[in-house]
Amino acid sequence: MPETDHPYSNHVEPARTPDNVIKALSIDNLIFGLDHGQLDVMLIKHRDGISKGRWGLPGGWIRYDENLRDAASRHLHELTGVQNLYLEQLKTFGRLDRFPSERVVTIAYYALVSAEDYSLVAGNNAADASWFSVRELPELIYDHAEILQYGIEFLQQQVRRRPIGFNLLPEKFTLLELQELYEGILGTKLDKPNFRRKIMKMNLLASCEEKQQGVAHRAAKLYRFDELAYQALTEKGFAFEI
Amino acid sequence: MPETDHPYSNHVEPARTPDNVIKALSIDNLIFGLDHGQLDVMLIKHRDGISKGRWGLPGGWIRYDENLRDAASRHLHELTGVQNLYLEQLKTFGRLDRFPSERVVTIAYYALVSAEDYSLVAGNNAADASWFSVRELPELIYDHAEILQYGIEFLQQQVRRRPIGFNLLPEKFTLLELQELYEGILGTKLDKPNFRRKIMKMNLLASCEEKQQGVAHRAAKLYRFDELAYQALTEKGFAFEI
DNA sequence: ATGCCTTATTGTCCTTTTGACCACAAGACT
DNA sequence: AGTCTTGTGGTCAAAAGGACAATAAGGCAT
Repeated sequence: MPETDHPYSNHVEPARTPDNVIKALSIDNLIFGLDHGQLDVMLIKHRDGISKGRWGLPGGWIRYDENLRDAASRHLHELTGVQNLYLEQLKTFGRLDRFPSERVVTIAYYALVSAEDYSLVAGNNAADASWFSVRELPELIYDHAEILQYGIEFLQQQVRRRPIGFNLLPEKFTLLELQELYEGILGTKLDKPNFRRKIMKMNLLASCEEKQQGVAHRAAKLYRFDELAYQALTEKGFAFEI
Repeated sequence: MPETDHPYSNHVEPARTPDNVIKALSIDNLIFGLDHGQLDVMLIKHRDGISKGRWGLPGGWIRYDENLRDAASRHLHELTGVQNLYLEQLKTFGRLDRFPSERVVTIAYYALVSAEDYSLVAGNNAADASWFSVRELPELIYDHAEILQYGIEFLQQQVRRRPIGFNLLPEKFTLLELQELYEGILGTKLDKPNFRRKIMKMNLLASCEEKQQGVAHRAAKLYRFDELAYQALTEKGFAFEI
C-alpha cells in the first residue's frame, strides 16, 4: 500500500513495515460464576506448549474476518459450550513483556454465569477446565492474574450499577436468593428488609404469583426480572444502584 | 513457530497463518477540552490519502515495541504538543467493516485538557487541527463518530465518579469555576450552594488562603485539589460522586 | 392440635442526604 | 451612600438509608 494512499498517512511516524507490525491479537475471557454464594472464575489447564500444566484464562486468537465479540463468543462456546451470554469487553492488555517470545495484545471480555449450570469439560486441547474460587487461585500464566484482578474489581463496580447479576439466577427466584447473589459478588452482608425495599422500589421485578415449594419454613414469593421495565427505565436515564 | 510450542496451542482453532492474522493495530485519541463551559473535542483534517480533506480523531499505528499507552501518548504529543496527561484507555473497536481495504482494530484512549491552554497547530501531515464543540461536529471518517459518541457518554459517567475534571482548571480555582466545569461536561445546571457543600464535604480541596484578584465583585476564595487527601480517601474505598 | 423453629415480610424510628430557595456578606463601581 | 454582582452560610421539607423490632407463614416434632 503506497504511503500516500493510506488513511493514516497524515501522521508523523515511520512507515508500517512488516517488521514493525503486531501480528498477534488474542482474546481472553473472564467467565465468572456464582456457586453457593461464592464468586468463581473459570480456568483451563494447558496441555501442550510452553505453558504445559499451568492454568490460565480461556482464550485464543482473533481471526482476520471475525468481529471481536464474535471471537470471544466463539472461544467461550468452544471451551465451555456456553452461548448467548452477557458478554462485554473489559479492557485491552498489551504490555510489551506480557507474553514471551512475541508481542501479543489481548482483548479481555467477561461474562457472568451460574456456576452450577455448567459442569465443565476440558476442550480439545486443554488438559483440564475447572471453576476456581477467586479467593483460592492457582498461579496463572502470563499477566492473567493481573487481568483477573482488574476484572474482579470491575465486576464489583458494574454489578452495583447494572442489573447483570440477574443472569446468575434461575428465571424464578426469591428475594433472598437475589440478595445472597449480591452478597457473594460484593463480599459483604446486606440487611434483608432494606435490600428488599431497595430492589422493589426499582420496579424491576415482576411477581410470579407463586411460592417456593418444599422448604421447611415459610415459603417466599417468586419473582422474575422484568426485561421490559428495565429497558423502559434505562431510556429514561434510570440509575440502578445497590 | 511450531504449533506445539505455542502457548495457545491448546485451543481448538485453525493455525495462525499469515493470511489469518490482523496486522493493523491503531490508536485513536479522544482529546476533550473544556472551553468557556463548552465541551470540545480535538479533530484533525487529513491532508493526503483516501480521507483527504475529511476530519477524524488524531491517532496512528502502534509500533511493535511500544506499550499501548505510550503509543497513545506519543501520538497525542506529536499532534498537539501535550504531555503528561490523564490518559486512559476507553475501549477497543474492531468491527469488520469499520475500515476500508483492510482489517484494522483500534484502541481508543481519552484525555481531558483545558482547551484554552492549547492552541492547536496542525502536525506534519495534517491539513488542519482544531477544537470542535461536541454539539457541532463535522462528518467524521470511518467509525469515529461512533467512537466519539461512546467516549462522550463514558466521560459523563466517569466525571461523576472520579475527580478527573480538576485537570481542566488552573492550579488555583474558585468553586464557581469548578461548578461551571461540571455544568459544561454534564450539560446541566447545578445549584450553587448545594454544589459547594457537596464538594467541601469530600475534603478534597485545600484552601489557598488567597482570593481572586481584579474581579468587579466580591472576590472568591481560591482552592487547589489536594492530591494526597484524594489518595488517602481512595484507599479507604471512598466514592466520589456528583 | 400445640408449641417450636425458621424464614418471609412489614413496620417503625432515626439519621443522613438531597434539593430548593432565602438571606446576608463582601467588594467594586456609580 | 446606593446598587450591582457574586460569594457564602442558613433553613426546611422531602427523600433515602440504615438499624432493628414485630408480625406472618409454614413445616415439624410432640
